[in-house]
Amino acid sequence: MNCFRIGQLAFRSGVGIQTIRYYERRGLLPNPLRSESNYRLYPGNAVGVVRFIKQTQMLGFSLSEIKSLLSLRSMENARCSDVRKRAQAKISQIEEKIKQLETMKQALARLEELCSKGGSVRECPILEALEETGAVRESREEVTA
Amino acid sequence: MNCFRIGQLAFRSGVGIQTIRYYERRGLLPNPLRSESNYRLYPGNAVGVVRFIKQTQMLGFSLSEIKSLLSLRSMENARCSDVRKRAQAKISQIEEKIKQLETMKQALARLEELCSKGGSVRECPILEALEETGAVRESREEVTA
DNA sequence: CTTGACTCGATACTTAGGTATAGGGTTTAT
DNA sequence: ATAAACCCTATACCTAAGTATCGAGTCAAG
Repeated sequence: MNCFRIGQLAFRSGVGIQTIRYYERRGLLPNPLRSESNYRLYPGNAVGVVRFIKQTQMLGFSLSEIKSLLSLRSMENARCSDVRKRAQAKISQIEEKIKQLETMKQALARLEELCSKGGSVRECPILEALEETGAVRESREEVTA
Repeated sequence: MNCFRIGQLAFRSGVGIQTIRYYERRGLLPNPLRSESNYRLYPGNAVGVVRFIKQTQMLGFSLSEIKSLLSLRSMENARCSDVRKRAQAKISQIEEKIKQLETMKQALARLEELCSKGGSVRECPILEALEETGAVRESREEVTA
């Protein structure tokens, strides 16, 4: 059978058993089939889903964001235009993150370069670089004399 | 004076006052100067630091990771080769995140495309795409018959 | 037919990252 | 000179995301 019980699923996806049950309660994993003795039975692809959750979490998304991401999977229930809108929103969110990461990366690269040249660095190149490119953005600026 | 008190710093950087003090306790912000009456006094650039912390957090870094990132700023105390190594490590970490985000983005774009074509999608293009490109990575695979 | 590994639901505990409150001093506008 | 608005430390509380424990049922191997 290509069906896992919860222990196998947890092991294969690198999380704890409790975590799987927790994701189920949170609605990130669908209620699985049950065996006669009420054991959860997962199909093979469940492993991918759990790993996806973990990966996506590392990228700064919360479980509820991930839930909404996962809900884009089956479009059958929703109006298609709605799915598109949500997908687009997620895409720009992701693009924003990428841009910020690129900026940080460049700043670090510059730091490294400066460092290997043995130059004494006056001020922080990381923050400077981020400020230049606007990654460290104004949030509630207020004009002060 | 180009010196803020804690309320101004909090306001300008878009966080609560408690959060500033919390960052200080956690060692993310240096102990600031104090006024006669023991009020914290921050230089203008403190705003950038706090915003940096917030931004970086949104990208999936923990406060301790951010602390170590920030500690790269002043290289005077550390051996330069050490700073370089750590910068490089952070850079590859960031590159990894970027790659995963790119993958997610492409998957979402594909989903959107499929959707606008009105095609009925059998299975989840997000997970599929991620599996193809290895973003959903093996963690503790174990061979099962 | 029992022992060890697995599972169940329910409940409680933990850690990270804040957020709120209490009880007190300070500064400033009126 | 006094009320409003700010700051101090210390402590308690909160949410998200798990993690651990309890008492009980299940199942495969010896």
